[in-house]
Amino acid sequence: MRYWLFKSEPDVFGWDDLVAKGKSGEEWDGVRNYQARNNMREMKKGDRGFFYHSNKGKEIVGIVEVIAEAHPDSTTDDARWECVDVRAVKPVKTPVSLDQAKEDERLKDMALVTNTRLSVQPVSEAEWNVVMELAGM
DNA sequence: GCCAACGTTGGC
DNA sequence: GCCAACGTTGGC
Repeated sequence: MRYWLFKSEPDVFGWDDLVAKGKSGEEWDGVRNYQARNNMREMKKGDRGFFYHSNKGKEIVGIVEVIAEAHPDSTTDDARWECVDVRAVKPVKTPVSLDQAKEDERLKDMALVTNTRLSVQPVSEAEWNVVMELAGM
């Protein structure tokens, strides 16, 4: 199983919105970036990911699970773009902010810190464990 | 709301 | 195939 991180602006589609979708989850659509798309193509059903609020909050607020592997993005006719489906698993006990991630030596290579504009990123197992620890999980 | 960083597009 | 122009993301 691999780990990922999904960014979303809470004003557009936040953690609460995903929770409201329940077990059937939601398409992670609208990604128009090749790197992010390639990451989604590598996802397998059952992979876990962090849900990060960009712009407002700037913190990891929850844990999601990939429930459907890459398929065409229903929001465009452009065959280049694909997306996966995710569902909310549970909120973190304590949100982990971008500042915390920046300050933690163990997370200095995390894509969240080094590649701020990438909206779907891989998370290493070591990074996952550090964030989980910071989140009080 | 600004702007830096980055990705993409298109002219040459 | 280079690079200038442009668009978008996201931190501040």
